[in-house]
Amino acid sequence: MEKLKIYLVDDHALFREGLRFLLSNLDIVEDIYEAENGKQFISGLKEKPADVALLDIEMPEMNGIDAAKEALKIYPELKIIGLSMYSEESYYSSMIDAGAAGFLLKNSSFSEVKKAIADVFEGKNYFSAEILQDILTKVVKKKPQPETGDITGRETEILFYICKGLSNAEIARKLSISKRTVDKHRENLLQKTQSKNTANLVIFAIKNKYFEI
Amino acid sequence: MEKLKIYLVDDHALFREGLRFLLSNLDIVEDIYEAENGKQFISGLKEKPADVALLDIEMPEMNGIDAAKEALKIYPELKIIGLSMYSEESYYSSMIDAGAAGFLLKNSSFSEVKKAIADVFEGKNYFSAEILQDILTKVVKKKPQPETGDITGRETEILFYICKGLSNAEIARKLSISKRTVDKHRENLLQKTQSKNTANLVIFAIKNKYFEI
DNA sequence: GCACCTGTACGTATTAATACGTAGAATAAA
DNA sequence: TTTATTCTACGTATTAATACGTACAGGTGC
Repeated sequence: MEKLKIYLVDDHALFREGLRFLLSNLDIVEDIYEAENGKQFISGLKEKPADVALLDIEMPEMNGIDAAKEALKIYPELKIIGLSMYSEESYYSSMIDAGAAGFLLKNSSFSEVKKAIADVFEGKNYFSAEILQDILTKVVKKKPQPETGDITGRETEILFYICKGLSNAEIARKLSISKRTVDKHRENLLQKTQSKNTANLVIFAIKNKYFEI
Repeated sequence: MEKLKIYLVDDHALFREGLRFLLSNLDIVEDIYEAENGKQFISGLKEKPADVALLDIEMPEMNGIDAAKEALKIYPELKIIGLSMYSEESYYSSMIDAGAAGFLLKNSSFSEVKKAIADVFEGKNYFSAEILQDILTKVVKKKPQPETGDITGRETEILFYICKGLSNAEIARKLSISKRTVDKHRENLLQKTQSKNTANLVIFAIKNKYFEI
């Protein structure tokens, strides 16, 4: 297995020290660098390119989220693991948005940290169980599957093209039917979905899975 | 701990037998019922109300997804765990939509089955690791965070109301500005987002998080 | 001070969408 | 077979959106 260069970014020296000690005993680790905030980390990367970075969220100067974005802009190959005390949705989701490959809580066991580092280095994602549970609950809960109001097959088709941004005339051409017919279908759709206009209709379509973003 | 009544629904008798044997040795299990397809399961529930049901997806007569929907309509308290050979997205996502509390692959270990049953009975969700990984990848991948094209504060505001379905005139009234001004903002938005019409604009807004569904 | 951006505002013209209608043919359901 | 639904098509009128302009006040940064 290839050896790893790891960057530890946290404003608590003691935390870095502890983690450095634990990691340094592993034979897959080649080198460990440290920074105490995002700014230091970004500038340090030039001299010390790393494979994996453990990034705390709460830090002075530049927080972990901005640091992750910044770092990935310059080093897209870098694998970032977010760290935080709590499984706050706003934290880890921002970190995911920023491009992090994993997320750990600070109360994780060291074996979990090892696994996370190994996983993200292989290109996989690693998220601690609490966060997985959290994400999952949201994914599962987010499916109310509202009533369709009996939208017919043809209407579904029309609705799809409306969402794609085609005008009625374009849809008519595409389906080889009259524009007036499309007008009518659209009118019926507005009525059935209780929409006032195209914007409402698009939102309805997405909510009810007639259209995938 | 309360004792459990479990329903096994699978068209392979051998599979049911095996699982029945393993489960019957547990002291948390009170009773085990069987059905070989969705129809049998639904009608059987009247006589044999269960706490947890293990439902295969691929079955003759009535598949697991329809059976889950049907069963939960009549017995909302029932906890359903989907079963399938493969971690097919269309399978487990339909099962989640149908209201299943968990999902297992058929190559799961028995300890995983036990954990899944215990978890869903407690009201939690349980999904096997492959499926979690799958879901996660989708959640993570789905965040390209495309370029905004420098949308100003006012434009953001206008965009929001457009997504809500307000007409330009309504937006103008709401913001106490001229309709013409709103027209202009909308025009600029179309240009900046390279949208052709309202539908495109709404899709853009959602993709780029200017509007939450 | 000057350049630049943003938000504001207005004019004009064309195209698209919305809102009322009606109605026949094909198809599915009863 | 009768009934209901869906898809199709057309007419007319009004409102909304799109596309081209121009222009100026207020704030920011150089």
